[in-house]
Amino acid sequence: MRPKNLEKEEAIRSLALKIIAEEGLENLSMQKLAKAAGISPRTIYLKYENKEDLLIKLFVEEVLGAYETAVLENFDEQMEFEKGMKKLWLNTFHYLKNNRPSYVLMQYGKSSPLLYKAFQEKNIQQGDFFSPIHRFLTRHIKNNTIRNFPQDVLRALLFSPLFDLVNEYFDHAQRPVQIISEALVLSCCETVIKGIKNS
Amino acid sequence: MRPKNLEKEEAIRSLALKIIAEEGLENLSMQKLAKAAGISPRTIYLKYENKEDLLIKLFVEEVLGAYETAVLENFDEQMEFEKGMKKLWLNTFHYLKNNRPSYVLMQYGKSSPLLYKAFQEKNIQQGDFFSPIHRFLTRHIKNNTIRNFPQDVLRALLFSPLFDLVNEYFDHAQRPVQIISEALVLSCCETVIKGIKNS
DNA sequence: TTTAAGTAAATAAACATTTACTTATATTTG
DNA sequence: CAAATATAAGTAAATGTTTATTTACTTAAA
Repeated sequence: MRPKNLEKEEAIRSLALKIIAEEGLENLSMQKLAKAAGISPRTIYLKYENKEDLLIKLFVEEVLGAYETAVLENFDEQMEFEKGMKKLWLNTFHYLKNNRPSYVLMQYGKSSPLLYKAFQEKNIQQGDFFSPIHRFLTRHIKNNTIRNFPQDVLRALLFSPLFDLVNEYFDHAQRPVQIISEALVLSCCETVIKGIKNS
Repeated sequence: MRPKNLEKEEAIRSLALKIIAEEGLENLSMQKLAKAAGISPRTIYLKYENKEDLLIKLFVEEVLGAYETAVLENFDEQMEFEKGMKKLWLNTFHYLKNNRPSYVLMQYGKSSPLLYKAFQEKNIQQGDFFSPIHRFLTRHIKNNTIRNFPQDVLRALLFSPLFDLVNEYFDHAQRPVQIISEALVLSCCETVIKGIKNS
């Protein structure tokens, strides 16, 4: 039996993300992807049932999965609040700034009904997506370290500015001066922490 | 000369937004849109040069324009910081929660290269998009009311949580209980204000 | 009567997916 | 141990559909 060429599978994934990042989700076609990867369209269908299946697997496994791993690296839910937050912020910042295609597809996940649905289903199936963060926040609410808000609200308050900063980072990457530095990110993180902390 | 039917133009705009919100930008086609509006595809081309032109005008004029108007209603850049922020937050919240299709297309504006480019070009052409907010923030930095960050960074810190809250609002609209109330939004706004204020 | 607004149907290109075939190699067989 | 075989991996080209856009015509009212 002829063995499968793993490089081709990798090419499919990475080029699909590249096309989406450069030309948009609405401009990704199976034939364009096959051509970019130097393979026959049929080869994509050996691994993926159809286009929808490809997009969802790309989003859930390649993007969300890798993102979760990167964000939680060296994070411990028992950490002190400020230390934990800074770890999460820096992990997210470093991962996303080095993986723009993943960032772009994550952004599409907030717009595209197909991807949005896939994200919610993953959450329901596997319990909470970022459960260590969930427990970290729950503990600090109980400890009275931070204000008491529902989890989803807390995430909006604590992490959404970071995503906008990553976006600014990419914007400035095409300009003469990059203003979004690690120091600035940490400074913003401190601002967010100051807002949510009790006392 | 036969007069143009304004209802048809309105139908094109509102149905395009509706299709995008329900099925995604990637599933909007000119023929589908024409069918939904009960008109010939040609009629769309009387008003718009091509699909790209339609999407950009929809985004810039219909969505961003109306959004800017709604957000700045009864806002005065001379307002005290807390009062101004709360006004901006409530205006945004009320407008978006009643205009989900606009919210969805705005989200697409953060992913789709086509729309993203259109947004940046509008900003460059017309100077700053939300200039009263720009001046409001600049003044409060000078007054030492708030921490000194670049404008784009400041916007990430001050307004991005609100967009996530609107998203949560729509999520909860399909569930038994709506947890995102005006009171909660104001409470989140206060949290953000507390973080950014000096002292 | 003029003319832009509008239509139905056509066009050509691009699309997702399939058909019919070829290739490479792990395993079996002589 | 080498030739034969089986078989999934892979290809090129075709399928039928949908796409954006246009052509050729009709309609309404100033």
